Amino acid sequence: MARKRALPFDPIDEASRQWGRRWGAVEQMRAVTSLMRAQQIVINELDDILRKHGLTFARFEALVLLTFSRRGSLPLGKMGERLQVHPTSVTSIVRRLEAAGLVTRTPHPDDGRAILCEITPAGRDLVERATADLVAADFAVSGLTDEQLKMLWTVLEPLRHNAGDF
Amino acid sequence: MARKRALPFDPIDEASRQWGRRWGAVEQMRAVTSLMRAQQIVINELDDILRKHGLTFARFEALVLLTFSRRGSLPLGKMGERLQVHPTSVTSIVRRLEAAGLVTRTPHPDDGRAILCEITPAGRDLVERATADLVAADFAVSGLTDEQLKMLWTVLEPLRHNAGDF
DNA sequence: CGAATCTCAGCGCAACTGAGATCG
DNA sequence: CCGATCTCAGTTACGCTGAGATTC
Repeated sequence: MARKRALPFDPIDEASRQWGRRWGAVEQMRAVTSLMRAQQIVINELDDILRKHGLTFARFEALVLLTFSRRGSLPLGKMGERLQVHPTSVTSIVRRLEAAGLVTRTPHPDDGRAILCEITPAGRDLVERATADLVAADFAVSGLTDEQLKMLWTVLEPLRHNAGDF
Repeated sequence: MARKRALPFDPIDEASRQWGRRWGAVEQMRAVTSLMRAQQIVINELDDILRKHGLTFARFEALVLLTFSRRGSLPLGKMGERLQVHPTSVTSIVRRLEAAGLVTRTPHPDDGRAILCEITPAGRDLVERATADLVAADFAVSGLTDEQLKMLWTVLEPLRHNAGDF
């Protein structure tokens, strides 16, 4: 385990001061750097929780997506679209889920090219247990108020929209 | 390059609706998922820009850190603290920077255990050029106003603080 | 035929573990 | 001797490219 040494100051705030002396876009730099660091903190905590269930966040998201689908199954391509991951990454994620008995892979009945990924009862059980843990941990953002959480989503929404997510 | 297919709806907003029917912590889930996705979008754009200079964002950050240091040099351990990366990752990052002629490695004069990493003139040149590109691209967050950028930083600051960063 | 779907091999990068050398 | 600093070997993981098989 990597030791975490707390610094006596905010490294990003300090960097932004130095940055401003030489270059522009200070607010952008500070926001982006703190976005990077915050994501790192959150995903590490989430993965710590999910590791106990043999999952990563990416695999957990895939399972949840299947849980939300009408029939509990989706073609791999659709999963890639929704999760915004590369086709070969979908193959990899689904292969690992299948190896753990959480999903099955069957040929698509109406399209010989496609593969249907279906969540198993064991998969549904695991999602429930893992989700309970995540919810109990407030998704690693227990330090934020509901208002702050809404602000975060509100600010990031146009960013995702501009990137062409939807 | 992975094709980006735009969805006719916001996948995260849609997921949060379904999520609310079964589980709790809806605001947390929505904020965290959008944080993940936003980070992915931003780092991909930054790495696209930096790749033209033979850099990744991690290596760019290391160079900037050296630029901000008094003597243009720091022990590897200090770099790891500031950048919040694992000691072996520092070794890896610095080795790549050294191979590109952007930094040099010399024994620490006062501590035989430590290695000083010093930025070269070529390194300083490259930082200037890469930074100009990043600033010109508004750090991949040109869609956000200064007010939104400040909000983003303000909201994430306590999250980083609680995680023990500083 | 072109386009779509999925898989595989392989590359680059990053994070980490465990071990070890060196030095304070 | 203990602890700090760094390196190396090896593992795991992810995201991508390029190529190919299959099907629409």
